[in-house]
Order: sequence, then C-alpha cells, then structure tokens
Amino acid sequence: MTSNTAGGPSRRERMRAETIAEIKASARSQLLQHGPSGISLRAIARDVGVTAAALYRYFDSLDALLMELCCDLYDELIAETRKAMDASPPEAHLERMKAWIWAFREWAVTNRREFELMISFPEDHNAMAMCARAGEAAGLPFDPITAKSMEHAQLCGGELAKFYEETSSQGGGIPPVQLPELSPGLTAELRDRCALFVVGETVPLAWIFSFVSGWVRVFGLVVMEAFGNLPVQEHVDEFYKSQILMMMHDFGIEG
Amino acid sequence: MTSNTAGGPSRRERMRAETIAEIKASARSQLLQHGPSGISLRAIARDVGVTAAALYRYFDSLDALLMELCCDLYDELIAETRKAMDASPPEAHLERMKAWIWAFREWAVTNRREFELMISFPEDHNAMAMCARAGEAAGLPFDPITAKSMEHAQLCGGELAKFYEETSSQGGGIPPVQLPELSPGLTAELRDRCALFVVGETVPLAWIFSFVSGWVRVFGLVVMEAFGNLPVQEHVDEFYKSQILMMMHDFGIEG
DNA sequence: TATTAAAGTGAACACCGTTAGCTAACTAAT
DNA sequence: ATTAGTTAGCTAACGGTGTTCACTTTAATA
Repeated sequence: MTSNTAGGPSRRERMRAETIAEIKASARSQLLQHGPSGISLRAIARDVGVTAAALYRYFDSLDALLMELCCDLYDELIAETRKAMDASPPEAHLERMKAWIWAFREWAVTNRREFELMISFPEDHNAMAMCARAGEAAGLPFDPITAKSMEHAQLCGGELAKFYEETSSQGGGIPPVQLPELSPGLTAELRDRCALFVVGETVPLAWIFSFVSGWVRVFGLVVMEAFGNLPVQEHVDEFYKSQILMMMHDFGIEG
Repeated sequence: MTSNTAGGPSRRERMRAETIAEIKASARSQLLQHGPSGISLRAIARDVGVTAAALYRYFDSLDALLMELCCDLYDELIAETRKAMDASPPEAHLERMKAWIWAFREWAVTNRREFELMISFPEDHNAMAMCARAGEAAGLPFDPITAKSMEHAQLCGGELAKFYEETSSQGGGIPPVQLPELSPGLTAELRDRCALFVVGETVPLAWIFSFVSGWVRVFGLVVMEAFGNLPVQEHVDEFYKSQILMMMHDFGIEG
C-alpha cells in the first residue's frame, strides 16, 4: 500500500524526519531558555511526549544531538548570510562583503545562545574527538563543525576573490596600504590555509593577509558583542561601520 | 592558648583557608582534565577527602565556587601579565604594551580550559545575575568577573595613556593615521567607556578609537587561537607579531 | 497473513547538585 | 574548668541527569 513506488521517502522515513525535527526544535527551545548547558535529554523527551530512552533511536547520545543541532545552526547562519548578500547584485562585491559582516553580526546577536553553543562546541567535552572521528570516517579533513565554519567564511572569501579578479582585470588593481615583511613559512601557510577560504585564484599575498586580519577583527567584534564584552554598547551599529571602514582602508579602498 | 593575641589569622582561619585552597586546586585540576562542564562537586569532595555536603560550608553552590575560581584565574592572568610588562623598564611603554599582548596570548593558550571558563562565564547559567547581585551588594557597578576583565584591560590602557603623555609633552605627539568621522554619541560613549580602561587623562579620541580597535583585534586573536579557530596554526608567533605591527601602524608608529 | 525491522516502554544503574538534621570538635567566656 | 556557642563534618534523602538493557507494541514487507 504505502509501497515506495514513487522513489520518494517512505511514510516511515517521513515520520522519522518529522520526529527528528521535533526533537531538534525542542532542544533549541531549551537552548534559548536555559543556555547550552541547560539542555536536558529527559526534558526533550518529556517535551516531545516520549520516553528518554526512545531518543536513542534517533541520536547516539546527547552530545551527538547537540552536534547535529550545531550543524543545523551553522546552516541557518549560512543561509541567512547568503540571503543578505544576495540582496546586492552579484557585481557589487564590496556591498556583498559588507552584507556578510552585517548578517553575521545580526545573526549572532539575535541568536546569542545558539552562537554560544556553536563557538564553544569545537573543543567542549570530548566532542571534538567525536567530531574528528566522524569527519575522518567521511573522508573529510576537518570535523563537520569546523567545516561549516569554513563554509561560512568562504562566503566572504570567495567574494573577495571575485572582487580582486574584476578590479585587477580592469585597471591595475588596488594596492593595499601596507604589508609587513613575512617569512616564506608564514607566507606559504597563509596561502595554503586560505586556499580553503579564498577559494579563488591568484590573489596577492597582501590581500590574503588583509583578509585574515579582517576575519580576525570581525570574529573579535561578533564574539565580544555576543558575549557582552564589547566596550561600546550603545552606538554599536556605528562602531561596526567605522570598523568596516578601517578594514576597507586596509585594502586600499576609501569608502 | 590559641587565643588571637597577635592579631593574625586564627588557627581555624588558617585551616579554613587551606581547605579552600585545596578545594579550588582540585576544581582546577578537574577543569584541566575534563573542561568547564566536567567539574563535579562530588568529585571535588572525593578528591579533597570529604563529603559533598561538607563543601557547602565553604561555598554557597557549585556556581559560586566556579565564580571564585574564575576570579582567581583572572588574578593569575593579571599577575602574569604585570610581571611580563615589568620585564621592560617603566618608560618603555611600547615594549610594555607588546608584553601585555604577548602575556595575554601566552596565558590563554597555555591555560585554554581556564580561559574557556573565564570567557564563557559572564553569561553562562544564571551566574551573571548572581554576579550582578554580588556586585551591586558590594557597591560596584559591574559583576566581579567583568571588573577583573577590565582591570586586565586597564593594564594596557594605562600604559597607553602614559605613552601619550610622554610623547605629547616632548614634541607634538604622534598623529594616528586615520580616524573615521564619528557621531557625537559614539564619541561620548567611547570616552566614557574608556575612562575605565584608559584611566589616564586627555588622550585624543583617535587614540581611544585605535585602542578599542586594537583591543577587539587582540581579543579576536586570542579567542580564535585558544578555541582552535585561528586560520594560521604553524607560524602563529610571527602572525601575532605582524598583527602587532599593523596595530602600531594605526597609532602612527612604524616599528 | 506471517515475518521482520523499527519505535517505544519501563526499570535499572551510576552519577549529579542540593538540603535537612544530627554529632563531634573546637573556641571563647564565665 | 565548666559551660555555651560556633564550626566542620557526617549520613540520608530528594529530585534530577545520561545511558543501557530487555521487553513489547507497531508498522511495513514478502
């Protein structure tokens, strides 16, 4: 009757997916209310209307559930960021990069607890080891959460690469203000590491360096704000804008 | 016999202090081994050789214990940083500020889990509320942990103020490279907030702005490295040095 | 319809933080 | 020196947690 002639997901699979979604939704609701450490497997079970033991049909452990939730949150952040970027046309690389920063901040601040879970996860518990093992099993070089984080950074890095391509092809390109002397070792590592972020082509070292510097700065801003450590607390928007301006200055762009 | 004629701490008080130290040491050892969420009150009790209930003679709750531990860790960080700064003479403000950054990083990286506890604390659990209440009770405007964090930042901010004093008194002072236009509101807030950090006198707005920017950058660097998110992972020392160079450039200093 | 795999249950285990009431030990004052 | 009061420690218990195991129900399949 319910045979799978259409090739689509069977009734059971649909049910299962629905239950999983329900579980995750409950977990997130608890995350919102009580923070990362306040998520209780038994409370989730109570919420979903099922025994605690039943959840083990869906997740190997609470940590595994949290990890999946964490990945979902990254997906949400990435989707949100991408949407914000796409509000500007594909050629407006600068605007799209600004949108990336802005969306990142917006999401992290309006979803503080989720963000807290995301950044505290990679090394919390023994989860890192678990992550790493899962990653290796799938043939990936990184644990899934680090991978997601890089996917997120790549949204901005790729845009930078495209921006370089265009500016360099139509008139010399913009020389960055200043690049300190770097050893061949660091130079190589920057290129290697950022081949993953800045997926693009032969962007010059100065750009890569400025990109990494900017990435660190934005990370600092967002984490500080989300964790309540930002010195500025009233005119945060303007402060961000001024920081963006300064970073653009590093790329030799006056905005 | 054991009367307190000398005015010093009584035998009981000494014993008590010793026990408290033992408890904290055990807590820290567990922090080191199992991370912030792996600290168990009962395990501490077992370790110290006492019943779990007995610990409540020393701390109101596990959270209270963690908070005190957190403050101790800040004290350790501050002491270490101060020591590193004092390796340079009092006039070498630039060197002392570099030492501040370097010591901060060093401590955070060699005490990752402690650092993790420290930055995840201010908002974790309901501890923030507890902190705030404790702070208000003591008449302080901030919770003790935020206060410690600011004391730490002040080590660097104060040095910057002294540096400005000297350079401005002996020949015009160094103009920072660039300061974006800031609204009166943000200007005022920067001055207000940083009156706490940069305890000093009439340092110009551009310096305050650059200081806050630098503070954000260093925070980003340290957090990323401690949490394993720093893009650079092999030539970290050199990367830090290059970042410091760039920040000095913001102050108009080539070095 | 009989078979088989999945989903769910209930009880148990070993932990956890916290509280209440009691006992022994030590301090301080009479 | 005796007494009163404080402090540190104990045991026992309560309600909570994650996790496992054996068992039953449910639903899809052959």
